[in-house]
Amino acid sequence: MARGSATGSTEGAALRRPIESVTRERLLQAAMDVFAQHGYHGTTVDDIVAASQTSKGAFYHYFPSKQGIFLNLLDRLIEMVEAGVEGAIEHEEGGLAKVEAALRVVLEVASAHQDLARILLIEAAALGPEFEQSRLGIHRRFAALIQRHLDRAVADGSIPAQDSRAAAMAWIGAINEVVTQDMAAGRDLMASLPAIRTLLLRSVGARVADETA
Amino acid sequence: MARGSATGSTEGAALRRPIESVTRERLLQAAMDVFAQHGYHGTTVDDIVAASQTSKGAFYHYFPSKQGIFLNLLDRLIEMVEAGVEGAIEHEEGGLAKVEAALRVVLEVASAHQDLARILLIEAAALGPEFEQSRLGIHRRFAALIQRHLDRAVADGSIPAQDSRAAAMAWIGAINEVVTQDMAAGRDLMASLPAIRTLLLRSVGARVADETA
DNA sequence: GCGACCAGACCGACGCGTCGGTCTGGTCTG
DNA sequence: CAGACCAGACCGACGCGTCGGTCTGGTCGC
Repeated sequence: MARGSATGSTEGAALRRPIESVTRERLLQAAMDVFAQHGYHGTTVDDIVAASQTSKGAFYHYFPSKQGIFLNLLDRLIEMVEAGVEGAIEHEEGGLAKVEAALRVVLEVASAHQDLARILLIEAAALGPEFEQSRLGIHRRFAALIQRHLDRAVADGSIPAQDSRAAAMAWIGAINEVVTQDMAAGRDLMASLPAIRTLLLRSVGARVADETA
Repeated sequence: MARGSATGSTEGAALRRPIESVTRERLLQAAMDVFAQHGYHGTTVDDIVAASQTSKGAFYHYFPSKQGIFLNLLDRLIEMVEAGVEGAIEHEEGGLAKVEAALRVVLEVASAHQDLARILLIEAAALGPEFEQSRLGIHRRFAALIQRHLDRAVADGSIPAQDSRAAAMAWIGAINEVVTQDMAAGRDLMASLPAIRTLLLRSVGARVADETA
């Protein structure tokens, strides 16, 4: 059944990273689906195996454990989002514009891939204290990204000097919450964009035109 | 062993609600400790039983299931926090002042009872999709509280008209994140108060004096 | 002696990870 | 080029610990 054999295949994947193995890819994809649908604890390895049309053996051939494939998935998602954000940001001029672009991209990505967003935002938090560190790490990673650009905005005078670390944290939290609630309520994420845009920008002291009545 | 017997005892509890049974109370307390420490999925009924110095029989006499005691715990915590907030709020004059008071109280409570905060903010999210509703419900409940006062602030002209629903959501998210991260980093929660205070108030268009350099 | 209350042995399902085994495709040799 | 040989991807039944929940047998107050 067309099994990929070599690890060092020549064909490129959708996003840079070469496909190491079709089976491995199938497992990852299935895991993503199932985790998104049933949550970490609600998902069994057998579920993933079934959804991937592979086998238990294949699973443990490629991944050390259920936890292992999950962390793997997390990393992959983070990288994708970060790459998307960085890419969208570099075309913008000025700290504030970059920050705005990042905000828009994050919302767009979350909106387009709700299952991914669910994993990153919800399921990653559902791992229990042992893994809490990994979740906090993710948040901090994004916060650092935002903080960097906020600091730049401060430097170029777009916004007043302030505790950008706290601001970045608050932003992450706010975005997280809005996305989560909107998703749960079946609302269109992009519809919330103007509101949070205003909210967030104002929070750091940027001058914004009111868009809300 | 000094067992409380009657369900309708006359003695008052710490906070209004009468203690229905000492054993029941012990179980609840133990559950709180253990859940806070190990998370929902990381906690076994036997853990709770052991920590409570009671027995499996007692546990299932008072609670229908592990899930049952957890939900019970959640309700109790929410009510406590809400009561605290409402109490602190009623003494304040003006929408904005009330909102500020609420913010301070939430931070204080979270700071003083980190274990509780952990359960409300983190563990409640760690239940998986089935319980997601309950978590969202909690957040919405608090959001509604905030929104109410924001609307009042709008009415009395302290802040401009805006999408207060979105604002309330964003606030919850921001607070949640700051508390979570601070707790994880071992930072003093109250130290973050000025920063988020400024951030949040500014976000809704309130005029604030800069406290940060 | 009845019923509320509790102790703790026990049950059974469930799910992770293992392990012996198969199958495919490549390589080496005569 | 046929056939022996091999690497390692892949399969799936099963072992075995874990854990929520049950059940029987008290004990104590009324």
